[in-house]
Amino acid sequence: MGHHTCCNKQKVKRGLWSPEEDEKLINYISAYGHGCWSAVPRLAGLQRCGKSCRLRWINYLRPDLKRGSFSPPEAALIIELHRILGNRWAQIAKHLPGRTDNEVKNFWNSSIKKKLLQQQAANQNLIHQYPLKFSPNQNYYYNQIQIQNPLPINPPPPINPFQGGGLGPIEPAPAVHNNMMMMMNNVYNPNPNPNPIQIPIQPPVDDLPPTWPDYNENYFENDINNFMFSFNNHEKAKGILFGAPPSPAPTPQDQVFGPFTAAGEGSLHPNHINHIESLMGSFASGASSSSSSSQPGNSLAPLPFSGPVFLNPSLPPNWGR
DNA sequence: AACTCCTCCAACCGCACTCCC
DNA sequence: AGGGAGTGCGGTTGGAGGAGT
Repeated sequence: MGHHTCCNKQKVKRGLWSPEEDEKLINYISAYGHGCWSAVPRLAGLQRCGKSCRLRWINYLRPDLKRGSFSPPEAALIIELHRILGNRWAQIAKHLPGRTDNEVKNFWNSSIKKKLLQQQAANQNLIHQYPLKFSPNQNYYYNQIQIQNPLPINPPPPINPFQGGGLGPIEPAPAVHNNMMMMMNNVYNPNPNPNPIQIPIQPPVDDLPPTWPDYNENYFENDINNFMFSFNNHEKAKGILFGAPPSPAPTPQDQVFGPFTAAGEGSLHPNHINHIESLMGSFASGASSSSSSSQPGNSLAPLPFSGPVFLNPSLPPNWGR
């Protein structure tokens, strides 16, 4: 097990960093920048290799790091980005300001992965308990969605739809589904398609998904990878949807969509919000600022079981309005 | 109190890539 | 072209500390 070349040239300290070492590194980089990392330890008076200094700075000492537990919205974003990007932690972390790839990776491995496995097992039970009532034709919605712009290999600059009380770079659009598609275009394609994807507003009568009062009776058995999520629902629901894989062609099992609401465009169905909260609550941790006390009022019957519920993908365009 | 087990996360390791000579 | 240095990234490890017995 050889060490990195830069570490062989001198006796280097290993293991945890002491506060004194941290201070030296901070002082040096604050004054001079890091420049060539291999030179940093010598110039900063540290018995470390440059690689270790770089890691310590990037993962721990950088002033713009956001410390503390991941919030539920961050967890949701990580889940969705991981669905799209896989274990490309650095790419995922770019969408989470103040978070590092290491942090995201650790969070995934220590928290999310475990919960997903538990939920997959739970969902397997749901399939038997609550079989879907939808006709095959209700896949109609999926079939109408075409992803015209392939996802770029490297996603464009970081976005954070959860910050700032707005939708960041995402342009508002007049129609719910157009919003979703524009979002997908804008988030994943550096050159948004000037002709947005056409999505029919009125499907054939026979294909109409259930109206939302029926929602309690229809449970979506799919796993979390197909989870349509939204957040900031206490203040004002802002639906979030991210893209589906462009290839192979989306199927009902890998295409995800649902209602998109933004400020002024209506609100989410209370059960929808409850379900999202239920799932995200499982990621809530001490530092989370999310409040679970301000449930939106609703008079619908409670769900017949506890725990996360996944949204039915065949919900109508105006679902929740 | 003492011990074991488990979880979390900071840090390390090796590989791949880019840049420069 | 090719080799070395520097950097970035993902997988893995090891230890601190909490939970359980």
